[in-house]
Amino acid sequence: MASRATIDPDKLPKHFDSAEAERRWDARWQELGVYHYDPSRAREETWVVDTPPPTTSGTLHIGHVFSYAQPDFVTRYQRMRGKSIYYPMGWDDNGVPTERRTQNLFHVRCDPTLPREPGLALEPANAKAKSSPPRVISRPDFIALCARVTAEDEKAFLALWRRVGLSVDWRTEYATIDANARRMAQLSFWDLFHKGHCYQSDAPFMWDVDFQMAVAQAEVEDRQRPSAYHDLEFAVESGGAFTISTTRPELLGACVGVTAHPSDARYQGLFGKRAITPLFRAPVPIFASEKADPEKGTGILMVCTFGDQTDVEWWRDHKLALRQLIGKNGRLVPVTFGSETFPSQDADAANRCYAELSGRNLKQARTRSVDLLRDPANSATGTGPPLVREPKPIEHAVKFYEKGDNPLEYLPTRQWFVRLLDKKEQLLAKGAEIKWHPEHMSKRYEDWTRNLAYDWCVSRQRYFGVPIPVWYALDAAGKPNYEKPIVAEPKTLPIDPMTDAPPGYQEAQRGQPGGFAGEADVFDTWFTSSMTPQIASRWLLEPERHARLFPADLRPQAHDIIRTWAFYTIAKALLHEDKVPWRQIAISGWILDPDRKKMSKSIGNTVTPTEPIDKHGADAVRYWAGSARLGVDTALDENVFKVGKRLVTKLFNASKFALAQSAEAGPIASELDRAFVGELRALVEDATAAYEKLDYARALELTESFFWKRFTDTYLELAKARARSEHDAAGRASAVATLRLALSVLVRLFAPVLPFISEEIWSWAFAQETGHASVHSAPWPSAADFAGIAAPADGASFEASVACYLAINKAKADANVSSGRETLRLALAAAPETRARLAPVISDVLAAARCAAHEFADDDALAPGAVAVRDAVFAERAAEV
RNA sequence: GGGCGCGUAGCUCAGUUGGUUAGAGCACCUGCCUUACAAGCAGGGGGUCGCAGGUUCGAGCCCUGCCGCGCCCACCA
Repeated sequence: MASRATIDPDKLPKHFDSAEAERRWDARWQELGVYHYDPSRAREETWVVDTPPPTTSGTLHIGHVFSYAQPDFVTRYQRMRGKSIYYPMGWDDNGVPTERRTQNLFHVRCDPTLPREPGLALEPANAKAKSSPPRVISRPDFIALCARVTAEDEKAFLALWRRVGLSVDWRTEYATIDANARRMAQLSFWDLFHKGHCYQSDAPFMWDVDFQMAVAQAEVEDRQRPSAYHDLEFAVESGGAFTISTTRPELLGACVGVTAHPSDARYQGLFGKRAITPLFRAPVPIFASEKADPEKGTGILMVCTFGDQTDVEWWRDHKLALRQLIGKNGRLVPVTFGSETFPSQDADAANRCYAELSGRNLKQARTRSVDLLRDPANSATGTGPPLVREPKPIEHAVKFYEKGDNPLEYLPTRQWFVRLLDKKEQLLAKGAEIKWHPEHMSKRYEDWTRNLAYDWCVSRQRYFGVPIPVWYALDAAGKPNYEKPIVAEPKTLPIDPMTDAPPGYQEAQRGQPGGFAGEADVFDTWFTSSMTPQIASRWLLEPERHARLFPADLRPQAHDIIRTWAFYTIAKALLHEDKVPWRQIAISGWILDPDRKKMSKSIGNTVTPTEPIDKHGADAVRYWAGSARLGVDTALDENVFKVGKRLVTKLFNASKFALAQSAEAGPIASELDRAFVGELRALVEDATAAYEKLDYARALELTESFFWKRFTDTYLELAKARARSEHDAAGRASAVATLRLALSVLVRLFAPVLPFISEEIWSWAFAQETGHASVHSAPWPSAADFAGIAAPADGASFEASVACYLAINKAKADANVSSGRETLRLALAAAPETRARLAPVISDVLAAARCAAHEFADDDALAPGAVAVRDAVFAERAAEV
């Protein structure tokens, strides 16, 4: 594109005020609609980003800018490539973190049995208020409060995203709790239910006693915890005794069996007999099981309902009794020994013991149990204390809910599940269809999928979430029929079964015999988040739109949520439509503090994003994000911000200078210019290839390096004099045209990473000239920019002129003379080929070196391309202006 | 215990299918106000590429083993 416009540098600001430019351009972009999605374009011309909805209740830190800027780079590139961009932003506000934050902020608790209090107006609680018991409020009031809290959090995120220039189409903003997201999650359930992928189960499952809810495998983590082996003596009903080893003596009352390995010689005689437990004198079957490890403990152990996952399996496989001792709140429930459920051969003794434990939490119950076990009176054998030796401390792994403070327990509760275990192969196949960046991250997905041990538990006993859209008919006795749930129909969604009545029922029948009951549980937050591509495409609601936006092109996300967000999203797309949700997934690395520790709120090493942005500018912070490769954890280094800021300043200055050359531009005809353009063309090809591979970091590095080394440090210096020449009109026109072209190309190459300074420069001349009001909707540089420019006579002539120019500069440095000093006498030497190569460009080199006269000798001994300065005399002082 | 990744200059990191003498920025040293930019420019010093073997004409890169760091997963009697 031939450039005509020039600028008056005196009319431009002396310095680039990044904060001012950030405000101005953000407003302008919104006004122009630069980032608006164009729904009229075909799927192939559209680039769809499945943006991660940030957890609004989390702490904002600099890592957010890092991971959200990276997809913005490739998306800006795609936009400049002419794609219609669908780049939404959602807020992940439903779920446990928001509830917890709301509870803390307002010092409230939710009691779903309470009625709504009209006109309830709460204020954030101060420290004094927090010393008194929390205010208990109704479910609708609690939900309203959660919504209020997240609305505030969303504002902070929105402001940050706008400040750092994410090229999001803000008309697409959504929240995972809003009506459309609720509708989509409930539609998802409806579809899965009718396809037979959903089921209810009241089998024992992982339960958090503090949150009092079930959790899925993906939310479970192991933590090393101190514990102890307690060796307890059990009696054998027909006579004799043996010792089991347990870490959970508090569950003795829940013991329903005893087992050892079938080949364990020590216990051969016991199988088929009954054991009598200490404390409670309960008779329990002794059976053989391959799952018992002869090496562990004493090789024989008690099975409780439920101490761990293996207990669940023994209980199920051997049809053992259910003696549920742990309540949903993690305290031992009241039970009576000597009953059918809790048999005992000495009910009075058993109940005396249990009175000491009932109502206590598990930790207290353990301590108390050990006390009781030290008492010989509680022995099942009558031969001394049941605890045969002091507990032996150990460290072992215990399962925790990732947000929980107490170990998970296994409780039989009714939960909704999505069947996944039978679909591992399909899940793996879908994962393999997706292009992972970096590639090795796909391993995380494969390993997780292969090792999946449970179906997906999707019900949560929470309030601020998407309700499970089902009701249960109540029989004449008021008992719910879980076998035949009433699932809400698509056209009615979203609904809340706790406030809406099912079809064919009146609200007055809620809870009445012969009436109905609403499902009180809400979905796991991932049940909604796993639908982000469909929320965007409005799956089932707008089929045409869905066809244009699904599957998405890019899913950006962090690696810690591959097993949750990525996994569930792939699972949903598989179950709903047998498709992949996106073609590519880009995994960002983590930001580590300078000591290489992960930034986290609990460690207290987070850095707020506003400070670096205020100090260095949004472009500089983006530059830092653009310097890091996908998937690579990066230590926060303030120096990189500074380097980014320096680049922005240099771009500002160099652009002012290049555009201030007021001479008329003409055909690019000079050898130096053509050779330089040849290099520029190669840069465009390389940077484009890098962006195609999502390698924005490579593209940035190439562009930046070219900009400094080939443009400002050399080409600009070499062409400067000619651009202002009074004798060589053609050469002048060629130089001016080349400067403009280079600037136009470089600014566009930088635009994805440095949107503000690029736009600023673009606005000076190119916007008007090209008719593209924003650089961000201007075409990405391509062969079209170089059409009509002849190739140089010698592709290496630019390189040769740089070598010659630098050799002269070195001579000046050796002489402690400024580069700007005039060169009075100069004797150069080079191999004959090099000399010949320099002939068409030497005048530019000499002009840059401020040299009027020179000698040039052949020297075969010099390496090809090398130029030696044999003699040089420089002016005593700088020339008068 | 299984898996993945990393280990290159004082620091942060590149190093593209194995190919001259291993790079950048920062930091450091020297010089320079030079008609875009001192928030700048020119020049310079600095590396046993974690260790040990192997393959190859040739290894930072490929193979084997080991050491260290990080992450993911598993491990509840």
